[in-house]
Amino acid sequence: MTATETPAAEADWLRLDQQICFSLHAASRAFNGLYRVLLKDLGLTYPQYLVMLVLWERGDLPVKKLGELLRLDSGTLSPLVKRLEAAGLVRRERSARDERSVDVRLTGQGAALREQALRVPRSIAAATGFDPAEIGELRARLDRLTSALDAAALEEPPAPPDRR
Amino acid sequence: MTATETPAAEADWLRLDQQICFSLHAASRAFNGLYRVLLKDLGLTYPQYLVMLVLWERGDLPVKKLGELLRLDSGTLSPLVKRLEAAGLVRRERSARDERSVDVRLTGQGAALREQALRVPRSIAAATGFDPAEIGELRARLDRLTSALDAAALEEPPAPPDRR
DNA sequence: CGCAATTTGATTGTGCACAATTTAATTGTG
DNA sequence: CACAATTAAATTGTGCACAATCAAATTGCG
Repeated sequence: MTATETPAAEADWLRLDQQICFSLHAASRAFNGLYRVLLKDLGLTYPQYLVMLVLWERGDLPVKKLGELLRLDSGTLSPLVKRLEAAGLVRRERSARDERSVDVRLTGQGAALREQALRVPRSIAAATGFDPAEIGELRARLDRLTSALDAAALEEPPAPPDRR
Repeated sequence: MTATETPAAEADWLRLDQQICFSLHAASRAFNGLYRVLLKDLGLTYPQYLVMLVLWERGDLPVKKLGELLRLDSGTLSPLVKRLEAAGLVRRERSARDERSVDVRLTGQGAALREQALRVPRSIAAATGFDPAEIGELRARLDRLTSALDAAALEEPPAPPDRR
């Protein structure tokens, strides 16, 4: 008892090459590396590119809304948006209606950058070597995975049931 | 020519919800969030956990080898391993044969932590809601994606086709 | 041997992720 | 109206990713 039991089967659980997380982490970094290359000409990092995508698609938005759409908090967005502002791509303006809110507005230069960005998704799609159907399927599976993981993260720490 | 052609179709290329990168980025962060919860008791971050996995599986290794297996460079590994050392889980020792090399060796405490870590992969697997076959399939697809992206990142930058 | 090239880590600097805290504006309630 | 609660950003602090640079040890070659 409390023996070192079933060494083979147990070890399998911890094998690096069997863990989905590692494949996913690696794929995420590989994407990041390719985006780094493709976005270099645009002067954007990958998260900055995501912010620009949202602004191009939906127009000017408050920081709060950007955070909801991209699932980023103010600790990440505040400095990121300031860098975009320093690059001349956006302006930050306090909302007139609600002084707590900061609207992020595309500048002419920021809006113009969209033209150059159009080639990026095509390059990415080509680089994956996946056809559109396969990409769609993978995306659906990943989204399902994300939902399941988010739900689990909320249920897992319920731990401290005794307070007061 | 050089027209702004087909506005609708073009916009689709930049739609956030169609980009595989966003799903993957989100899934990666969702994994990270769940690991953060599960590893809290072990006092490990997710990348630190990956390093421990490798050490548990393959025994003591030089930093160089750790970096190859996990695809992390010294800028990431040096401080990370120092934190593991500060936590008492590993020791860093200059190799006697090659003074340039630093061997990372598990301490008794580090080796003992493996017992507690065994439950982590099981919790993760359960949280995904995927059965083993589906996980394997997804993993294979992600690994293929990573290879394709890495290859593309190497080929992409020579780009400037019109120069001179 | 002697010195250039290579290899291994460490360091520095920038940027992102996220938790925790803080500040200011707004809203709700008595 | 006054004040507590809530909300939106910003700030602070820790840790990871990665590029670039540096230092020390090793290797290889003439």
